Amino acid sequence: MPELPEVETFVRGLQPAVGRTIEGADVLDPKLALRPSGLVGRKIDSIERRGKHIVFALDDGERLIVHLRMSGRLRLERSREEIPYTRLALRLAREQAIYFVDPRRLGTARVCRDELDEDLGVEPLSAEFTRERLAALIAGRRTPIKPLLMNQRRIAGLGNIYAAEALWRAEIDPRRPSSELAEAEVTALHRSIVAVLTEAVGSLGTTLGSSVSDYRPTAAAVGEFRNRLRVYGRAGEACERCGETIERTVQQGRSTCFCPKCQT
DNA sequence: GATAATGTTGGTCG
DNA sequence: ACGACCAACATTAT
Repeated sequence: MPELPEVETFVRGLQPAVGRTIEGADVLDPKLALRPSGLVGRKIDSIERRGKHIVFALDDGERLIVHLRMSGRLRLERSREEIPYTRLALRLAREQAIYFVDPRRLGTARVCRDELDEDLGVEPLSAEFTRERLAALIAGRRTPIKPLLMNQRRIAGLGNIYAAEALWRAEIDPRRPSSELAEAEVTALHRSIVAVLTEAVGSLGTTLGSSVSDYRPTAAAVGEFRNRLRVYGRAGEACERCGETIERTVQQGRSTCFCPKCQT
């Protein structure tokens, strides 16, 4: 469910919990293999995003690292008796709690001391993500460009939605072998990635549905980027740039939507 | 019932 | 080492 903009939105929503102490921890899903004793009594020193990971730095030097995978949500809310599909609740004072809600239960949460997310690639919204950096990641690789963009060891945070949207903006066919992109295309792709992620963060991410398993930045609001999707989920509709019908194909087991006329 | 879903990992086979 | 392809994980929605 969440890619970089959605995770970033969750992290921003959690900031009021920084500096506060975890007074109780309910590990409701044994699959998480978390011990409440490692969490209770700890003060939260910071909550940050790295790629699609959410990192809570605790005051004893440990870190709680959460990954939401497909259907996870992580929000600071008023304590309630029951939120469906809650796998973990971190209770704070003032009747607030951080809820990890995850219907499909594919998400992960672990406590560890090391800072290694070391397999993660460059942050696409950092100053390090330059056009040249992208060119270096692409150089010499014949793998299709869209799966390359989704590889977290190269760029950390792009997923199926925003990879497809960036390629539409850059007018590049997602099936193109990466190393065949021209200089100007790499430049356009770099700009498109930064633009689409920046806009999506500003829109609080993308909410696709209204069921319990759908992303919402807060209990009340929805992510508004859905209105700006140009290809994702639009197979069969007209391309807003050229009018051609958007097509859907499958790459590495994931659906890819693209315009066969203006993405070349 | 079949299919697909915002993600990742681990395996196989070339 | 690289890349392509699958299965698996688990559950909901259409």
